[in-house]
Amino acid sequence: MRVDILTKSENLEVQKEIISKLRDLINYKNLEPGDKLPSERMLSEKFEVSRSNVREVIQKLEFFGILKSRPQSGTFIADIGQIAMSGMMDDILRLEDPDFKSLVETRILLELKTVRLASLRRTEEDLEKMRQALDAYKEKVLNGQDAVQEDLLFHLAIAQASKNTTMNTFMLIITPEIITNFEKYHVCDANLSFKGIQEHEDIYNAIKDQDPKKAKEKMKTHFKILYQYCYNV
Amino acid sequence: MRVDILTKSENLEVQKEIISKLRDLINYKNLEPGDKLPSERMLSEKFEVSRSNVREVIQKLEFFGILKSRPQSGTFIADIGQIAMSGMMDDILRLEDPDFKSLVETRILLELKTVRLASLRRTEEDLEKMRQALDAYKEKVLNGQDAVQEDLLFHLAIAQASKNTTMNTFMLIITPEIITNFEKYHVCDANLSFKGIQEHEDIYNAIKDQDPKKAKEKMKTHFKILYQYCYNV
DNA sequence: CAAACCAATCTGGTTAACCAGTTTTTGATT
DNA sequence: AATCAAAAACTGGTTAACCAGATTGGTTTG
Repeated sequence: MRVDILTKSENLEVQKEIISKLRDLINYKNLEPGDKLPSERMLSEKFEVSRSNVREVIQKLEFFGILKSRPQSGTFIADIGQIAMSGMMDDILRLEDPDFKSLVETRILLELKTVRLASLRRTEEDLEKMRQALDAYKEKVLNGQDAVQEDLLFHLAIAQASKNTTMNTFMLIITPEIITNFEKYHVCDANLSFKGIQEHEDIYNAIKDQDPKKAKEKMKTHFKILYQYCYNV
Repeated sequence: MRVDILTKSENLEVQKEIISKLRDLINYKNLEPGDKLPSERMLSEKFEVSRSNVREVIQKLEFFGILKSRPQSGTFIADIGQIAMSGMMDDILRLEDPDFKSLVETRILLELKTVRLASLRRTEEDLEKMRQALDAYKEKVLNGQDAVQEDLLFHLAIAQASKNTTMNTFMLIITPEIITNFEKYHVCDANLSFKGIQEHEDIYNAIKDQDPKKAKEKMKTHFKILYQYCYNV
């Protein structure tokens, strides 16, 4: 799975402009799945932008699975059909940067699932990794240090144990933004982390015992406090 | 949010190699958040790879929020801390391409949530868009045509109405792969689509009536058949 | 001695040239 | 007219040169 895409603010507007024009072109020419797009050079000339800009957009749409480019051959429309493509392009154009609330909402949803799956599918190796993350977390907290990072690593270990690569990827995508926001708003202060040790232990034990119901329950209580914190921001 | 990242099979190995070396370098030099990485040129020389390769990796890690590059200045370690960064790099190295089962599992999880949120937050404009997608779907099915794309567009409209940009993005990411797999395995045949019309109508009405419980329930029954199909592949 | 200035240097970003396959056209041959 | 080899044109990918802004260290100046 790819993960690219430029984030430069100015560039983003240019990209949207190109995506929009490209969508119109595809509709106008009635290009169908499998059809070849005009070459990058031609598009850059037609849209009056640099070839780099065109390449960025193509790579972005390739990430979203809309286009496929073949070396020394051309860029082709993926097998998802014209309607789906046009609709998806609209959605991509409409996409905004995620807000904190949206991130937390998604994280909670994902984690309540990964913890359940982890308790069903975890291997001994997974357990070992979670144990290490948990110990690192405990040590930091008991020394009165900030432990947001170790906290998240424990949760990432759970995601990995869930054996669902898609959810694992998504957790990785949202984690850094979660961390920065947490540190920014001081979501986790010392005594909260202290409380977190027991909660983490509970989650770990439930996964170890392969008790999905209990695991989910413990994760829920773990998030209850975080949830309140986040919505008080 | 960015979405890049190259997917070329050969390149991917090179990228992993560089990520691994970069992680070792950061650990060895004890680089902390905010610290500046060596320049791209220096890294490409040190790792004996092209500067393009280094740039690709940096962009990838930037997408995951681990690095931040400032024009005419340098690439810096994001404010997520060394431990989190090292751990995340390990996870990224371990990431595999998503399998179909993982995709479906994630899709169901996301949609059971977005449909609930949509029924709570939908505007009249959202309703209109879903209505259009639904009508396009109906028309295709009643003419005996394949309607996988229109199906997915309806679901994307729901994701958009959920007002959760993160989930919306994630739905967009997995949709194309879902479509190709569906068409590949012929998950949706004609009579299944026929049944789908009523299910879609039910979902639409529940969202219109702002009844989250019913909406989720209807989505669940909608997925029940798909679920069986997917696990029979 | 500190502050202000300035030029050399270094940075990521951008552009243009180049490369190695692919595709299409061409034209000689049968 | 059909065939097929060869070459010209075109493709996305890669590399190297270039750019403008940021940084840095030394020098000058008050």
